[in-house]
Amino acid sequence: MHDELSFFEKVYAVVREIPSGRITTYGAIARYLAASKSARMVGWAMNNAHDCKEYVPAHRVVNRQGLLTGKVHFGSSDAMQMLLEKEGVRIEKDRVLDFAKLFWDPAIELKL
DNA sequence: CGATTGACGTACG
DNA sequence: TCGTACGCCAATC
Repeated sequence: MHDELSFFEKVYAVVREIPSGRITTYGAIARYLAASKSARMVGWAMNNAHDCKEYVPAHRVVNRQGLLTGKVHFGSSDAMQMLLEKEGVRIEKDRVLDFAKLFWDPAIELKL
């Protein structure tokens, strides 16, 4: 057993803290967890997120360019975009508009 | 058990 | 601006 939350579980915890209509990046989460070198692991965590018992709003996590790179993992190609647009996030060509404006950095918003 | 892959990001030319 | 190379590390082949 792990005394502390595993890396994946930490990622899930952060992602769940993302407010509706806001977004963040894999790198930002990785950096917040002091694992900036493992941004890829955040992606893997999201892939594993389906295993997670609780819901993980993975659609609010995009890459550094604001691209919905993970949309293909939502079953439908437009599912991720639809979820975001439903929260008021404008998207064009799989890219989040006002990305910098909607960016939710855990290192700042969630800093302790 | 070694090689490949991947929902990333930075560095370099 | 664009393409290529590399690091990172778990999971998969």
